[in-house]
Amino acid sequence: MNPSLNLAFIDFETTGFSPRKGDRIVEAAVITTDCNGNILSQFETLVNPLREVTGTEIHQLTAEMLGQAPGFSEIADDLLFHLKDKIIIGHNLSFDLKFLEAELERHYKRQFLFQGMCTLQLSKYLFPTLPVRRLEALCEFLDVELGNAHCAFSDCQATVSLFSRMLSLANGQPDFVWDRIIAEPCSLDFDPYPRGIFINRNQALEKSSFKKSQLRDFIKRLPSDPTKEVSELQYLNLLDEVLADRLLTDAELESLKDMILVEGFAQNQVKSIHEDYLRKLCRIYWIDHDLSQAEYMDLKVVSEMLGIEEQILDAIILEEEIKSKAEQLSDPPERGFEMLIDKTICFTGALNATLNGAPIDRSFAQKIAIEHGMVIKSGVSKGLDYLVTADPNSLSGKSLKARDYGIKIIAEPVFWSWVNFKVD
DNA sequence: CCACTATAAAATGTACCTGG
DNA sequence: CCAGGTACATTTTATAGTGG
Repeated sequence: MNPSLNLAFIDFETTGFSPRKGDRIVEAAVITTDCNGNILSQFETLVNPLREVTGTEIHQLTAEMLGQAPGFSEIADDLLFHLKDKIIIGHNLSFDLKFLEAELERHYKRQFLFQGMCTLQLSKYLFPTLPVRRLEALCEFLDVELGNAHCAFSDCQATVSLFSRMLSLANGQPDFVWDRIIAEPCSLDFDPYPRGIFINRNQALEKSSFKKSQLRDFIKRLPSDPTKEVSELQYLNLLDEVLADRLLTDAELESLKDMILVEGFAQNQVKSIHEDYLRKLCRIYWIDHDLSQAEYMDLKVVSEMLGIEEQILDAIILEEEIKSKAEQLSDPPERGFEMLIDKTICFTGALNATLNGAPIDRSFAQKIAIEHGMVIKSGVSKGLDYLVTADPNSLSGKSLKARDYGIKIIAEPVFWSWVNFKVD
């Protein structure tokens, strides 16, 4: 190999297999080295796909994490900056190039065509009889360490070592034909201008947990002595409204803080109102003397959003269980749903709920909504009353549009409780 | 779930042999 | 020549493995 050439190892995590079908990159990593394997630069970031996140079971990335990441447009130049004039290398490279080309075409509105060297291909020439040659297996075979499989940067690092191992093996094999795998370096007719806007997995997780702790930290700083008797009702209503989508935006957080300050709540007053709110929700869930998995998960979500400790949540659940058992003889109060009649509603994403172990499909949920007098809409338009999301952080087109229009977004468990329907 | 590669298996094609 | 059998060659189809 030409010793003056540098190498760029790439790996992407994506929402699926097919960029033509609309799948997009969710994580990118590039490591550049000289021809001796000395590392020149490392690059790693999450990428907001600006669409529904799928493949989470593979790459472990959620809409919550990706929602804070830059879009591909913001990292395109950085990516190209690292690739320019280098020989691109990847495992099953055609997959990554397909996505790279599709994303670049979408951003720069012109065609891109890359080539490079594929470590999967290389392994076929070096070890023709190897039955399994996916990245994991190859790493095992060549004794290369693979940190977090399906984390772009880890996979990329592994590919670097893998390539260097295979390179020395190929060099010790005098009849090896390089012509079959050698590739031209990546040529570009412009100079990419790196912007340096990245966020990796840990940063995304830290940012999420910081956001979640904001309300709790605010409460901690409140005065401990109440200045006056306060009316809780207004605040409870605001809580109900703000928590309906099970997502606390910065604006919503500010509106809660505002009311707390304006009303002059003390620390323990806010705490007790929050616990009251949780208790009321808990009571609703215990009406049928049973707390389903979905209901319990929802209580956990709400208590986390309100900054309520886990022990307190558990205590509230226990108290309400005892109360609900004590009222066993009286009929559960029939909750009215007049407020739902003639309201338009739309669903987005695959529902999480199951019924007797079987996943509930959207048409079933729609049927339930219709039985309660609601009107189903297939898409989001200006007049829509409610959008139900399985994932509050959803980046789906419908969710983005609804947020844009200021339409009320309702989390799935809230919908089930509205229609008084029990899921697992 | 897509697109591509490599190999395996099944189907079809060709050539030749056979007896009458 | 023909019907049927055998052996091997070529083509088509199926299956599996790779990337998220």
